Amino acid sequence: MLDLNFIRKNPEEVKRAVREKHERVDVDHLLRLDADRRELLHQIEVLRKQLNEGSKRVSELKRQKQDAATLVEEMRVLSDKIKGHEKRLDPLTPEIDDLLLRIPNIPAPDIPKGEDASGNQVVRTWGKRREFSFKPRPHWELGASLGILDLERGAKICGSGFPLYKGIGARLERALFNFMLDLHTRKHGYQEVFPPFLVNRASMTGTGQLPKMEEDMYRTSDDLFLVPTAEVPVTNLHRDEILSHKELPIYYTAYTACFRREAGAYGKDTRGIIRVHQFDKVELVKFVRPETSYEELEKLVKDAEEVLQLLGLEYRVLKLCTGDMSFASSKTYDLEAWAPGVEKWLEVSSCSNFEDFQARRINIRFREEPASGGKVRYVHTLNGSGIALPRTLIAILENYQQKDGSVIIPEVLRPYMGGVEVISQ
RNA sequence: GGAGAGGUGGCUGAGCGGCUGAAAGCGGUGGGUUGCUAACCCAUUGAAGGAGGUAAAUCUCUUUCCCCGGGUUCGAAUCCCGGCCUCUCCGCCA
Repeated sequence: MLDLNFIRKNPEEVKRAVREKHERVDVDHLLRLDADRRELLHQIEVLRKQLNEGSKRVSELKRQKQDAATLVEEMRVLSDKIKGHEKRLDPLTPEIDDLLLRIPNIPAPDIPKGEDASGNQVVRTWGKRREFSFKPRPHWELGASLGILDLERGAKICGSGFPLYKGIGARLERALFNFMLDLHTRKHGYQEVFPPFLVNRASMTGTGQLPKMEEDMYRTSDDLFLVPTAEVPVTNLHRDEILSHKELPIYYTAYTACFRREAGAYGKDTRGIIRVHQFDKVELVKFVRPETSYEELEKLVKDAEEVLQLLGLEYRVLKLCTGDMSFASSKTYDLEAWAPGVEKWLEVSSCSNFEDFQARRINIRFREEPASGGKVRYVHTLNGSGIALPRTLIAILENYQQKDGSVIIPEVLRPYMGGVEVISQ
């Protein structure tokens, strides 16, 4: 969330962000409630001061064995008065908090204006388009004929959108996330964590999935949520903590399965495994000093890009425009891999700097060096996919397919595949 | 799931309903001492909000916070109720 103080001072900027991100929050209403609340709070504080002083005098009188009955009676009246004020204050705070939670983060200055995905900017591309002497087939055909992807049986045991990988396909899935975790931990300096796949409501609110996206989440009868991304458990690792400046920056990487209902997304990319309800993903999460967060974002993107480079997959990097960015982000890059079978760019990673938007919700701060005053400040949080599997798997199958329907395994994955070089029937 | 114990500052850990935002120790920071290191000595060291003040900061005043939420009381870390979490034992179990 944004700093209420910032909203007071920059209401127009906040309203613009609300518009640009297609949100609906009444900022003026929020400011009115806030003014009311502060006025009431002030009155209560004045009264409470009187009460505290009075109570102290009662205590003194009693110690001197003097009669305090009149004063006690006075204090009782005062106490009731405070309670009356508090009754009026009570409903205000939750309402303000709720509004605050619904105000999106403000896009960074260099973010292109735009209504939707068409306004995104291509920042760079990597790799070259493969030439095929035949018409490349889509992954669902390859997967079925190779016996590595069984969507029918996945649907039987759970429902559509829950893919079943079999045999060498299952191994390929496992090889992919192991390869990615190794790369990020060994080469890029991330610490591996393996978090719970279920999280509570506070965690979901902390990273910004709630209250806005509740319909898209799977929820259990215990009011727990299946993680839509490892970002949620991993970012919440340090909730309500004050970190030492010595600990920063902190880099984590985590594999989790991810669960998304994608309510309202029906009819889009329904074939194959482009859009599914359960998928695997390796996530990168950073906690950094505010001054370094944009630099750290560039590094994070590079770390994700390297996965695609090592896999030999053609991709492009997009800078998202205001209308296509997520609620909590101030700057986002997407990575899209080319899939020749479906003839589409597929989003395999989304890397964002949230500045202190999440840190404020989750209350993650750090203490400055004594030389800088030892002040407590919010950290900046970042995360990005490093990277998401099903679409990467699609890109591999479709890019590395051969005329006879077999698929060559990218070299970097072979050590994870027991040396298998090609998947064939 | 059953029985018991407990949740206090960065950590360990005291705390009679008022003199406790909190003893003591550790840690951190500043300084001193010392061939170096270690040790020792002194001082200092929680957070959030509001009002005032300032060019800005230092600063002053004030409210709140001892897991969370209610309640009793003039007054709650301390008493009562509910919840959450942790630990120990028993049961069950991959």
